[in-house]
Amino acid sequence: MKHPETLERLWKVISLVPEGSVASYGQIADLAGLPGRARLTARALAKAPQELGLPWYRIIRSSGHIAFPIGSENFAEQRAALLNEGVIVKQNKIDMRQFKWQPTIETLLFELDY
DNA sequence: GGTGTGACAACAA
DNA sequence: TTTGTTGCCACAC
Repeated sequence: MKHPETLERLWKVISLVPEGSVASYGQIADLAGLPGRARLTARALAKAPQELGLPWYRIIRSSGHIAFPIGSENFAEQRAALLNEGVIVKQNKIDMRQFKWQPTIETLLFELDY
């Protein structure tokens, strides 16, 4: 990471994803001002301190699929967490048209200080 | 410094 | 729709 600030920026954006919706790795990167850096979002999640209490399970692939391998412990946990707040997971996939986070202009302006 | 590996994504076929 | 390719770059060897 060039600036350690980058990680915190990603964490900040992730923290804004509201209950009942999801966001893709690339979307988080974009909102953090890091287009094309989806993989960095993945790293940021893996390194995020537990204490931050980030909604890590609301971050999925742009395809609507959960990134963890089907059958893994993490996959099961993420799927359960999503179902628990009303996000429908059908055939191991989520309908992005229905559940993708659409931040309001207010959120963009006041929560993400550009 | 070279190489392979990711909680990824856009695009072509 | 699925699969392959390419772009991305931090990190571990």
